[in-house]
Amino acid sequence: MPELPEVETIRRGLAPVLTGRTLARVVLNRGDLRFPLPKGFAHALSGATVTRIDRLGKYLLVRLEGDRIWLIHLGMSGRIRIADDGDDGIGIGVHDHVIVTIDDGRRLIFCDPRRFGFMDLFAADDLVRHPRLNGLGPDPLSATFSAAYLAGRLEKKAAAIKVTLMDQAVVAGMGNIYASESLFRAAIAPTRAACGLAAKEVSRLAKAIVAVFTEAIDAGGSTLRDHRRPSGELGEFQSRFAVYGRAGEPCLVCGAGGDAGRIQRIVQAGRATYYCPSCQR
DNA sequence: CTTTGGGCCTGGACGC
DNA sequence: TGCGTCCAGGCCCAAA
Repeated sequence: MPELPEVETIRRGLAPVLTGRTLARVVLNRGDLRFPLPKGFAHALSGATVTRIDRLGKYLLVRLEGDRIWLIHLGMSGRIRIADDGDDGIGIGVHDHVIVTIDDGRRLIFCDPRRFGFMDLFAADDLVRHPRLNGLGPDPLSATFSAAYLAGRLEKKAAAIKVTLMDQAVVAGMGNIYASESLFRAAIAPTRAACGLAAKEVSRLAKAIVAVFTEAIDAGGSTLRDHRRPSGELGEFQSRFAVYGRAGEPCLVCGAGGDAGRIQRIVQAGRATYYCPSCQR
């Protein structure tokens, strides 16, 4: 479900709730999400104190005292909510797979109907070797991401730029929505070969990615289906999509009238892509 | 090596 | 209302 901006929104919501607190009790309502939880997961997590929460692409890294990391990926439908002490009005649903009671009485509830999400718990030293993380490209909101970096990665890729952008080894955190939005912002057609972009276009694209992600985070992420912040608040960015989900509608930039300025939906690598054939070349 | 397509799951929207 | 079909924000893995 969530792409980088939604995961970052969740990180920001979670950090003040968890930092410095101890995870008093961990209850698993099933032993597997997408993958089996590591052996002894609940026991090892209980009693741990949270020192910091980081994010890498779409991954949450909950850092624990004793140099361990609780890794969380939300998959497509994962949600985290915080229930206040004594607040059982929300109840525990059938898809609330992991429930962590915090030492202040609140509870962190991980809900994931489709179970594409997963968790892990490992020593911080193993971070760089972790099979899910060691192939990740730079996070676009970190200093390691730049136009020069992107140019270096794209020049070897014959695949379409939109498909390439979604490769987590190229841009960690990019997903289907923001790939379309970034390309629109950069005025580049999603079907272009990645290696065929001019330096100027790559530079525009790198800027567009950072800008779109930054604006989406400022808006609290996008609320499609059921993404929401841990507090329950909804994100707003979906109302600012320029192309995603707008097939047939007039382009916000050029679509004052006529067919040229209508948003098109195509399928690339099995995923929907939205773009303006007139603005994006 | 790279690239593509199917699979994993469930729920919601839509058409009849 | 009920049923079937299609679609969905991600990722892995097998096959070509």
